[in-house]
Amino acid sequence: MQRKLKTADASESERLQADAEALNAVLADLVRVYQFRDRDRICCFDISVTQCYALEALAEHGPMRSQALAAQMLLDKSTTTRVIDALERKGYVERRPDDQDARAVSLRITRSGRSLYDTINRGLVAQQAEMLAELDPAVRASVTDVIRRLAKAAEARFVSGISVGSGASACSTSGCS
Amino acid sequence: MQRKLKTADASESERLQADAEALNAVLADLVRVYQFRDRDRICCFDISVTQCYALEALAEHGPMRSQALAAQMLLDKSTTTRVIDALERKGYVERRPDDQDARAVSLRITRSGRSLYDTINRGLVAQQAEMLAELDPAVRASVTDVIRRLAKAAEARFVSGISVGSGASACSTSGCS
DNA sequence: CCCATTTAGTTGCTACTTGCAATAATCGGT
DNA sequence: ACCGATTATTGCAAGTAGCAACTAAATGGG
Repeated sequence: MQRKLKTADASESERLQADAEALNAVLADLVRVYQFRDRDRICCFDISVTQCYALEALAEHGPMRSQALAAQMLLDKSTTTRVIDALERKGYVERRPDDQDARAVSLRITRSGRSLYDTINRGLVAQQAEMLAELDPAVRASVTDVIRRLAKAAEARFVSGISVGSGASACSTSGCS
Repeated sequence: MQRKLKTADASESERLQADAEALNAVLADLVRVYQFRDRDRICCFDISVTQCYALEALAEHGPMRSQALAAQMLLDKSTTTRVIDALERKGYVERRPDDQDARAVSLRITRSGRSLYDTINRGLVAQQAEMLAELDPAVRASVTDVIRRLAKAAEARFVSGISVGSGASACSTSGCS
């Protein structure tokens, strides 16, 4: 780690490598902890994390078809069907026949669903606000931006791999060294 | 969102709220995508994501007992046992009797396990380096730091809730509104 | 020194989540 | 009107996780 630097270039390259290692470790932690945090917060209500993601997608992007929701959530269409089944049973989402296409269903969040989503989201946002409050405003602004870029980059890299072929087990199709 | 600001204070508070919402949305995305990215990259090898986390913990923190590993991974001890079972079967981890306590096992990563972990990690780090390369060096430094703080804050909040009581379904014990 | 209690890890069982394959209904072009 | 493609659902199987019950070992009080 603490090697003597020969040239400015080598130093730069080494620093990048070190930064990447640090970022990777920290991100792994963050992702793991957030999975648990989400599960912990969401399980207090009567839906699972995946169901909450679906609710979020429908709340933020408006009504969509099952297929679009599956793509949004990076899930198989069959899994999506079942997620919707659960949400419909609980009255948070409704299926209605699509106007254009009789095969398709139009999924939309119900009033009750939106209310639940808002409640859950308020709690999560409040937590973030608490943490952000301690940060320098200038840093705050860039954080969101950078994280967005990380997410976008990772998504682009990931989605390009699966494209049409549903799930994620299609390892060969993804850019997996 | 775009409300007129009355005072500097109100503006500040509103901005915090907006930042928190943005951060929350972006983080949710990031976490979701990274889950898939990890699964996608790791599944190319013969271990699952959870198994890889266990390998990471043993690689980074050295030998530990099953109990400590469970705490580290926020998993139930029974789940941890099975994760180790799988890794031991594949030759990436070995159980040996603990010197101090005959009930306990000392888990340590094998040479082959470390080699696998290094391979997987190299790929992930390379991906991060690619993304970091595009960023301003000053921003780069703060990103890791901020993400670390977010992870720590979330972890502190989360862990305080479960403390001794194993899993995460103990909703009442966690600070869950 | 012995027994009750606690602790470390394992196993049985169950529930949930997810993906793949097969299926039914429908669309669209020829 | 027919045939291939597309939309969603269902059957099935595998993986993952937690709780509870259990075994073995340590610890503490009498």
